[in-house]
Amino acid sequence: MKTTIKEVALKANVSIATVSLVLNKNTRISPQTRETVLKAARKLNYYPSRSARALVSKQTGNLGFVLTKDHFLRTEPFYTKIFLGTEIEANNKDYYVFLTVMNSVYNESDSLPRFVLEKNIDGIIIAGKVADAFLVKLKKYNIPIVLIDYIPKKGDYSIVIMDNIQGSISAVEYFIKLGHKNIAFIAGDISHPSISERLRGYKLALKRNKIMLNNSLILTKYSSPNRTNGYKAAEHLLSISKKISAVFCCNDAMALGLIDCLKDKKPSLLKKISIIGFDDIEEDTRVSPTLSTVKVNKIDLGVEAVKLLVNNIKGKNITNKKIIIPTELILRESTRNNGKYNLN
Amino acid sequence: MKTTIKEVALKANVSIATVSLVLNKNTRISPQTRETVLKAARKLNYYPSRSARALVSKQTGNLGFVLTKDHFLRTEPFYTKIFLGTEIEANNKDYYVFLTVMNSVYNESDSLPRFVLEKNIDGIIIAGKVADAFLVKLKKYNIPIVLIDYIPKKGDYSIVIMDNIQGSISAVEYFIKLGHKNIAFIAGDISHPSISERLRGYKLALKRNKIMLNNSLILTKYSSPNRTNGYKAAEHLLSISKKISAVFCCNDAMALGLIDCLKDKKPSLLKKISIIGFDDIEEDTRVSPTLSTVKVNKIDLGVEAVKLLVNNIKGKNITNKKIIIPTELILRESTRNNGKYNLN
DNA sequence: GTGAAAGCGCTAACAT
DNA sequence: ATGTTAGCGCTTTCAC
Repeated sequence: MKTTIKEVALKANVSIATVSLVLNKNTRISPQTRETVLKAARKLNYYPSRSARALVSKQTGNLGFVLTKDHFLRTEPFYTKIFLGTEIEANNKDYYVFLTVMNSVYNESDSLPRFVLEKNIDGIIIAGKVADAFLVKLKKYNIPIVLIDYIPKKGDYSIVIMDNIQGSISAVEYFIKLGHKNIAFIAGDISHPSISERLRGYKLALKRNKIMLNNSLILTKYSSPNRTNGYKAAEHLLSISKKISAVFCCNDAMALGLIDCLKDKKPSLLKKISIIGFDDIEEDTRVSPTLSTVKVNKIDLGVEAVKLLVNNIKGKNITNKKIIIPTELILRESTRNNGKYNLN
Repeated sequence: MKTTIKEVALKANVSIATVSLVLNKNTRISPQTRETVLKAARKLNYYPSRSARALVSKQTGNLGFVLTKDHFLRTEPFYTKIFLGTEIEANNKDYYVFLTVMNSVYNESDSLPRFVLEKNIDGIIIAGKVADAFLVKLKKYNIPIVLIDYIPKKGDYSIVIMDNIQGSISAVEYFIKLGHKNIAFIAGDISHPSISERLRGYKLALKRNKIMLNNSLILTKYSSPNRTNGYKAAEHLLSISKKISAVFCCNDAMALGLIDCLKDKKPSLLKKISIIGFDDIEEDTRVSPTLSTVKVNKIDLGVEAVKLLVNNIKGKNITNKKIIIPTELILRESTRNNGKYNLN
């Protein structure tokens, strides 16, 4: 049988109220009794009952974490790392996290996660792009929400995102520093806020450095920013016969596709042009040349989301807040070249 | 405010006891009152409070799912799919699942997952190989445990595993049916039960078909069964100048490494020898030749684990049970060849 | 077949 | 500074 507050009170020779007060860090208890109680609790291996606490406090102590199936099962463990971050911080803050996976497409008539219906959570974290209909439906439940890595077009939310713009600027400005002037940008799904911000960063960096924007060097017609589409984008770049000496890719997957294509079609070019991706995935260091990239600390995204969410739950920050996680430019072999050569 | 049982009772003109009885599917309530109560509950959007129920019933309604960090963050979403299965079945059985990730190395002095210490779960699922010290420590808590994809050397546990032996036999016998006689086996980490069972299946299939075992065709010295070690194993196979016309790999990762190596060293051989892997990972259909493999239904592993665990919790199956999930041989391009050619 | 009431372990208001 | 006590929402025993 589990130890209860009663037994602790008995052992410490105080009332159960005193034990409760001590455990909830109430200051009006004398340091002496505090110690006695704590010692008794430790000795009895006492952990307060979550259910009893929840029942009286109207707080479950649980957080919900929502992910689409696509995102959860992605080969690259991007979202799983974010989840790991939430787990770590939830532990610190004494919360539990329920992870739930929903279908990637959401219809108006689809139900909400069970923990929402049953009100078995105090707040909810949603990572990655989800259907707007889902968010609208969810909002009615008046549960604190924090979004990670996605900014919906409509509605006001607490959000944790990475610094896509600054990350892109640092990549493109590094190219410029190396001497590159003809820098291409390849992307997929430009409707995704993160991707469009990376394009914005690319443009800003060029502008800031007084380099004329050349729209024919910007390829964003691909639906999904994956390796196959990176390959296709590279084929296109090779075909347009422009001077291109560097390519900034909206993510590492596309950059890897680009490298695949050059290996197949013009291996000599790999020593001549420079490439930077975005994300810092494992494959970056296995491919040859190893891929320079803009690194995102995924754990931090999760950690900050929990901090923000718990603040919202506790009512500290009623207004919605946007937290931006900084990125870091990681230089590897794919940026050894200085702009003297180009794709033609 | 959340609807309570009181309000439902009021609306249905019955006592709260009756509502409770109806909700717990007690049969001594008349069908009429049953209907009235259910209708009232539906109308009021009533969901029983988990905390109140847990408090009185001494059951949290939660399950714990433990994974090492290595397993959780693996590029191939093997364990995440298993988790998905547990989520699905937990939903059916009205349980919630806490996913927790622990360090891959476990020291005696390391603590147990918080949900164990706080007794905030009714049962626990552990997927993949974990430290024995961890299991020993956990057993003391007398929580029902189900292991997935791992059989500890010591101790008695409820276990859900895939049919490694039958899967391996079907692969090797398919080779034999094609006309292959010189079939190599490559593996890593033979100390892992799953891997050693696959070796056993390989040996059994040969024996059954009266093919002499040739130990020089069995390569198991590699630590981890990954792509790089598959490449190394292939290099070794190429060097030993034996007649080898088919290779059974302990998993798809090593098989992919084998294909990588052949592509680099002797591309012509890819059309001549046959290869079968194990797992059915996504990359199998992207590589050329597409890889034949023994498919494992990961979702099922999770589903069956929850079924078994819930039975254990409810006290239906006191004895520990071993559930074996069948595998399926998936034939693709890598098994088009008939044993006429070999690595030399 | 249904209801009254005790009590699960805890928090918090109030009393001392 | 510490104790008494009501009550959170539910299940379950016992009465009717």
